[in-house]
Amino acid sequence: MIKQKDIVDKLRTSGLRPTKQRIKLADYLFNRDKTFHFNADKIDKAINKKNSEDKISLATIYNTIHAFKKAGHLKEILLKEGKNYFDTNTKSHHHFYDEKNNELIDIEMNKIEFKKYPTPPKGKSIKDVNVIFNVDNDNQNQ
Amino acid sequence: MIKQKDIVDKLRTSGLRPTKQRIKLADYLFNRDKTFHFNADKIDKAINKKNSEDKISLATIYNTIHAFKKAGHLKEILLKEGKNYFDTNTKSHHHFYDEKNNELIDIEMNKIEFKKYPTPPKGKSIKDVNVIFNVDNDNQNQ
DNA sequence: ATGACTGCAAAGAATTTGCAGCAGA
DNA sequence: TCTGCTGCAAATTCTTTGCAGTCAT
Repeated sequence: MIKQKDIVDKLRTSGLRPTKQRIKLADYLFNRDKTFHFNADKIDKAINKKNSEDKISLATIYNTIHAFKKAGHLKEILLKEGKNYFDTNTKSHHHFYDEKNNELIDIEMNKIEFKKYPTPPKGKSIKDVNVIFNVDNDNQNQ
Repeated sequence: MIKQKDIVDKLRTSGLRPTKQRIKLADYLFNRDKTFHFNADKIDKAINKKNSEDKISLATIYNTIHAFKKAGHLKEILLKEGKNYFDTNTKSHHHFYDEKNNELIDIEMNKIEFKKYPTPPKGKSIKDVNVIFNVDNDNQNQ
């Protein structure tokens, strides 16, 4: 259990004013044992459920999530919902992704081999594997 | 070079009527040597550039892409644009993703090891790796 | 006090849907 | 002819933005 003071410190250290809204969100997001996956809507529903006071506007939720992400407290995940992107190569394969140039390059299946596979959650089995190597130009500073 | 007839056959086999629009799109998408990555907007711009006749409406482009995907001629790719999804775990790690239940489960970094790494495109270097194992319930028929 | 933050509502971007008219079988 | 398909426009969904009022420092 993280103390209120720690949350305030975390915000301050990140150059973020510890406002009521940010504290509440930080507490909700980071004060847990396990990793938490979410999107803006999930937070909105959780924080702004009917009989809760101190509701936080959606715009602020978005602002805050982005601020937290910029500060390195959150990571964005690759999922396929939303903006659709398609591939005419329907064989199982992987990709290099260059975010800066928005470039996607195929990797043939046999170019990658796993030495160690994770065990899937019980009751489930692996259907497909998708590997994305994020790449960057060599001369990129950072 | 695929012949017109083959395209028509491909559509017919998939239970899709070979309409003028679908033939044009199929020709554009599949009549190439290399894999092609795209989204609806890219197709719209390419097919409907100003002096082209037989323009195809965006709605039809979407319909057709989805029809092709359902028929197994296209694959959807995981990218991070669009609907944002975040993770409070900022350490590098991977995921199991259960599309049916929209469930995301973390995989610790050390549960996965590569035996063979691909060589990045020249001038670029690998910055980050993201592995997503798509999982499904065991008793799923299909 | 002053600059940053919040929240509303409006704008935007991407995708989907309803439906009348058209076209492939 | 008879469904399925197309294309328009309207509707939806998700996210961002502008700006006036509020709050942290």
